[in-house]
Amino acid sequence: METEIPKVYSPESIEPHWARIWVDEKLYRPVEDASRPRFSLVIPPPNVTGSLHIGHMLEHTEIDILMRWHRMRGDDVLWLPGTDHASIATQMIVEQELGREVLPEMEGRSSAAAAWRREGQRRRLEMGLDKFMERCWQWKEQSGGRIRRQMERLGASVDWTRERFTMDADYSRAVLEVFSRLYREGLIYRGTYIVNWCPRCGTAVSDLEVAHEERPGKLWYIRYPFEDGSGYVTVATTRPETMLGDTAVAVNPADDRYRNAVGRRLVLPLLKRVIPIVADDFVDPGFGTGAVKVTPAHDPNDFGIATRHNLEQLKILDEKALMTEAAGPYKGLDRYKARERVLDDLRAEGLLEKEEDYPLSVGVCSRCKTVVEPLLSKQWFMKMQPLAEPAIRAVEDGRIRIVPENYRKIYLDWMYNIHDWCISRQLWWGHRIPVWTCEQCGEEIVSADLPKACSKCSGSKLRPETDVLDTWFSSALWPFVTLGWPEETDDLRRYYPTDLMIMGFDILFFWGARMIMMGLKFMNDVPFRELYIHALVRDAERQKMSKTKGNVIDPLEVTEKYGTDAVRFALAISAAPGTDIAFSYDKIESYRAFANKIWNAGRFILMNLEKLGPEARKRVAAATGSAARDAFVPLPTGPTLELADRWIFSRLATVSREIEEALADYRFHEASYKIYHFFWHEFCDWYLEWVKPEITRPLGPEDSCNAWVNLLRVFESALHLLHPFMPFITEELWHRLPNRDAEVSISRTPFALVTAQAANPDAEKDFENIRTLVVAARNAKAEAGLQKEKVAARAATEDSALLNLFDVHQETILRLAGLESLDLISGRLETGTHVTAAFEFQLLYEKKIDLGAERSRLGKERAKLEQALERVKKQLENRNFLDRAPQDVVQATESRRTELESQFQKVVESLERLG
RNA sequence: AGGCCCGUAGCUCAGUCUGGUUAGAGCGCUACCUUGACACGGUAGAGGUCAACGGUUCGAGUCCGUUCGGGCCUACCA
Repeated sequence: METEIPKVYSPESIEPHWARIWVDEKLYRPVEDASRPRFSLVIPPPNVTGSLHIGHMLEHTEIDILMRWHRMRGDDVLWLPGTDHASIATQMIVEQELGREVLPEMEGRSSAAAAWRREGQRRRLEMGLDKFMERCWQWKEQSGGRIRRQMERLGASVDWTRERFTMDADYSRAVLEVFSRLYREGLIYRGTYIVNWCPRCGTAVSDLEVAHEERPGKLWYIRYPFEDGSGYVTVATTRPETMLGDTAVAVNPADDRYRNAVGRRLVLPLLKRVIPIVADDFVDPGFGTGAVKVTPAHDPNDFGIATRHNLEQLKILDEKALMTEAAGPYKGLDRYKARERVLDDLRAEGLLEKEEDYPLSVGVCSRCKTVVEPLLSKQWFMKMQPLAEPAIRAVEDGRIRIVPENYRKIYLDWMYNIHDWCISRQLWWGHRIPVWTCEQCGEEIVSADLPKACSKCSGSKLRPETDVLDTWFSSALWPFVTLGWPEETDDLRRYYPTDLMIMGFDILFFWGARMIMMGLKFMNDVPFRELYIHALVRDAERQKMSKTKGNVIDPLEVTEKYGTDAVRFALAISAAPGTDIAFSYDKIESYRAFANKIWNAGRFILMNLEKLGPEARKRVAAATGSAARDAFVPLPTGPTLELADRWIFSRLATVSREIEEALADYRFHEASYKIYHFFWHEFCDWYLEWVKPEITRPLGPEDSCNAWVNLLRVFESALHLLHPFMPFITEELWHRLPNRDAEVSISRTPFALVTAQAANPDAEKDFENIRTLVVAARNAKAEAGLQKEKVAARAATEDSALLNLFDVHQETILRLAGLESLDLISGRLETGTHVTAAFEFQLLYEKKIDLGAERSRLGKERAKLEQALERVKKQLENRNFLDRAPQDVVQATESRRTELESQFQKVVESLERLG
């Protein structure tokens, strides 16, 4: 053991060391022991788009706390790591990189990202599929490596031997297998429908990938003349340019205003196309004029109307959001330019009746913020209702528990109203849809493997599908494919269903819901038994963190500055379920201080242990034993110390239980607060101070070393409780304790070393009485301005047991309170400076007592007590309370009254004596 | 258009599910202390009509309703 332990804890010299060892020793592989309870979790795979952010760190901290806790309880724990190929997000980044290479001069400009991406898209097309994929793989290697290094540095106790990636060869094979099975069952189909199309990304996206933004807009009223020239119908629209694609006008069949209009024909302004008026229930007579222009190719509702009425679908916008041939003279115009021109022309023809301000919510691409275009397009879809039903039941009947509970309702609401899922993407990076079309007979061949010939006509010219799958299609399979599906592996048998999933709310539908559906579909069982939704980490101003705002926190940067343990602890103690976290450096600093406190407590103990000399040290080490063999109960140490030992072991028993209860319910903030408070304000502030004389004294050959044994066992127990929260510092200190040579890691030892048997209410009560006396004395000294001096004092009580307690521990009391002497008096004092329910306390000193100050303090206390007493009395006089409140509450209130009354009485008397 | 969350000390938040001591913590603030673990420390203290109003109850920060203020989500509202 080093003799020099630095005074200030420096995590940077310790954390990387242990991080390395934990990985090299493959410490966190599951034990694969069937006799043990199992606890498995697959990581929410981070996207290989860059590096981990502080939100990941929170997620990994929460998971790691639970994993380390379960492991220390002796469970067979699997935490499976891995990453997601993140099809669209990664492709965007790689394109951006390609652009950056040739346009370095844009660096730093606000428009850089968009310009790089445009250029990158051009370069992608130029280099072709194979070269581009190569670039993506390069990027994936870089980013994946970075993520792995970050996780190692954060101490995530994952099993790296089971690391997976959603585009690993066997994973991809499984994805295609799932596709073909769903296709064969008719749950995947191809069709031409309205989809959300992002003109900038050049692909369809799902409903979930569209963000809604409230923007000021206008409602334009346009006149559509009747074909026979007998007037017109006015329609209201927010998108006048789409009128070029109108193939009807619809009204509600019950709308009297248009009763006679239905079936008649209108002339579409500008293009002069003749279109019918149809009646459809969808139309709300109360909105606008009650007449709706119908643009089947560019609006999902209109598409529905068109299907019902067999209307023509006219595509007037193309995939770049430019007007098509069908738009006649407007061909080639951008959609917004076209809007202006259409409005101008309508005005010129006198057909624009009026315009009104109208706020509207526009859908934008969640990736690039471009306004998405509802577009008629041939895409692949997944039928969701049949898959959703079992997934709804699994949550309703409790096979999956969602925490916090309000997310359960949100999940169910979404699932009840689920729509089919557009799963094809016009991208390159991702899983190719396993479909081939025979160029000879047009047959569609779906197969997980590359087909050699057409299954119908044996033709060999097969054209492969070029679309890839939505990235969430493969993520949905994560819990079972990572464990080996479709093979029936041991891992799959043993670790599926997983026990827990932890994720942010933002991906509950994207990922959570779809995993549940796919798990039930392909494994016939839920993918996880519990789903915990964690909080969002915001910046100090509660803003969402984003690159564009420049308020993102890099986990590596803060951990390097403050230490991983401090950041982990700050996150954990802020993580109240259902509440977002405001990230602040102040907070992290205060938990760095906590790490330093732990370090110095350890330093103090180890330093004094060192001072004992080799012989005594050996004796202490042998007697301390190890948690694996010995029950951790307080050993006898003689009357003055025994109380402290019995008290701290009792507290340890309670705190262990409370931490476990909190963790079982994902109350990370509560669990971390309990151990924080215990370590600092009980173990350090009171226990260590109490036993200090004993352990700073040389230990003779004949002396009992029980005090040392108790101290080491308490300290060790505390390190165990702390370990899931602060793995590095606890590992380091634990290894410096005696008898640790043969053991690899604290993470492989039991969590709670002190069991419930150590609970000792009597010791806790005695300790509280002494603490109260010490605090009263310190308080009195501070008030008298005598902090520096040793002062004589006296205490009085009628309780002889208490008097005896104070007497036995007199030495400790004098030392902790800074008193010179303490006279113990049976009975009452003529004036009691400090009055508690149990005793009176008074300083004896030369200086004149400041009667005014004393009177005012006692007066304040009297008022406080009076108020409390008043309330209690009123309650006890209330018949209803006595009749209706539970007996134990009534009893507690009664004894409280007695206590308050006696205290009040004493304060009053003291005041009277003061005159 | 529906739904959810938040409003508690100067600041950041626990506590509300499961109603019952004199409502807690961290930071900040005040006073004192460099006492051989720790000044990233110690000791003592100041600071809150728990957003407002109404209701239920013997009893409300906690349950119910309404209002105000802030945030978020879902949605095929022309």
